[in-house]
Amino acid sequence: MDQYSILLVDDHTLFRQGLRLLLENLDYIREIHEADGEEAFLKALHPTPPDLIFMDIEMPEKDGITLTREALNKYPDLRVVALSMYGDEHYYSSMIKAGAKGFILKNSGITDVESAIQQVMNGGHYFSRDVLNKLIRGLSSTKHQPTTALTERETEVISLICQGLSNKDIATKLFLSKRTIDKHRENLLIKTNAKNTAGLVMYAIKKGIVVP
Amino acid sequence: MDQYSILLVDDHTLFRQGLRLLLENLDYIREIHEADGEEAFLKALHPTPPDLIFMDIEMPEKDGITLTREALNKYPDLRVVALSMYGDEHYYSSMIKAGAKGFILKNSGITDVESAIQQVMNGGHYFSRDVLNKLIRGLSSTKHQPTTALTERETEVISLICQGLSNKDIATKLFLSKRTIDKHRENLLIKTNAKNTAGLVMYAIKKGIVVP
DNA sequence: ATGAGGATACGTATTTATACTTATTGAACC
DNA sequence: GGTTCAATAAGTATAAATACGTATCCTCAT
Repeated sequence: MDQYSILLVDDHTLFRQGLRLLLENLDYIREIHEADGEEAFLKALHPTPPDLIFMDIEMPEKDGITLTREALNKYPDLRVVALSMYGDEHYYSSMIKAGAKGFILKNSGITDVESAIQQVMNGGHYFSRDVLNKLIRGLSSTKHQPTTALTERETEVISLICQGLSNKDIATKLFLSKRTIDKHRENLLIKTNAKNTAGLVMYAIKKGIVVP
Repeated sequence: MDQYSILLVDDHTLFRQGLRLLLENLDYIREIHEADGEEAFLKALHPTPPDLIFMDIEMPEKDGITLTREALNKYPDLRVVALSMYGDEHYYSSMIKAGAKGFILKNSGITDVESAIQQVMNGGHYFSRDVLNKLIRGLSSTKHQPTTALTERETEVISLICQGLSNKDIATKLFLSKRTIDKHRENLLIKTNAKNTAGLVMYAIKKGIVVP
């Protein structure tokens, strides 16, 4: 069996050291490096990138999501597995979008860690059942209390805005006056608490009114 | 045990009838209604909404995602379980964001359907393992081939645009001239092939440069 | 050392968006 | 029958974004 080099990225020294001890007992781990933040992390990528990275999500200077995204931009073949604690649910989908190939909870057992290593090193993914369920909750909860206070027309207009149409375009498309669309847009800004077009688009995507 | 009323929304008559037969054998189902499209669906909601709705994702006139979203706007307490075929992976997250409480594959067995009914009727969620895994693939695949041809500065600027900052704001924040940001924005429009701010925001989200 | 490309910056002109205000119509609800 | 509210429309004014052109400085790679 191949032997892998692992990089642990976490600002908590104790946690890193504990995980290192656990990993050292596995015969398919060749070497283990550690990083406590962005600087050490970038350094650790340099001569030869590790085969697998365990990345904490919450870190003081720069969060694990941003680090992952930026690292994958430079080294698209990196394999990153996220380490999460209860309470990080909000970040699950962002972390996956950032390119994480796996996701384990910090209070998992070593068997979960082993499964993640095997799966991901074989080109697969590993997401613990807990994480998957929470991810779903996260996706579906993000929007369903304030069930879009938008009217049908407003929904239609914001959707067309997201498609890049100007007010004039929208007016033409809907056979309305441009001033009417101006008004709808104004009301949308107020209702969504957005500052400008960018805010409207972000809102529409968050609420699932449009799909990216 | 309570008895539930079910509504099947699917444009395929044969599938509806088959599922109806399967459901009729369950003693906790009181009545089963069918709808083959938007009109029938809206009618079926009216006097008394059903306890549970099975909703096809792909339908000719209006897709199941939009129907679900619109229906939940009017009746926030509806319970919708999505019916999906292989190939619908792309829509999974949209469907969940639209408010579906569960998700089963059309080639699941009746036991999956029963599990979904029990879970969802007890206020929970039901997502088959297959669906969960595909959802993850969907989330993580959306972005990682064309690793943003944007420069670092451009990435920074587009990110701030998404946060609702105007060019003047961005200039102040980055200690640059507003005209420089104007130029960056112009270059961004060209590179991303966007027409305006809305297009830039959509691009940034698609590419994972920012998270909704 | 020469060239390519990123980052910076300015000028000018036009188009869009944003802000604040007012008004009419029709449908839904008591 | 009166009220509420979505949808429609307009006036006026300012701010922001978009379009097109030009130019300098710096770094990196050939």
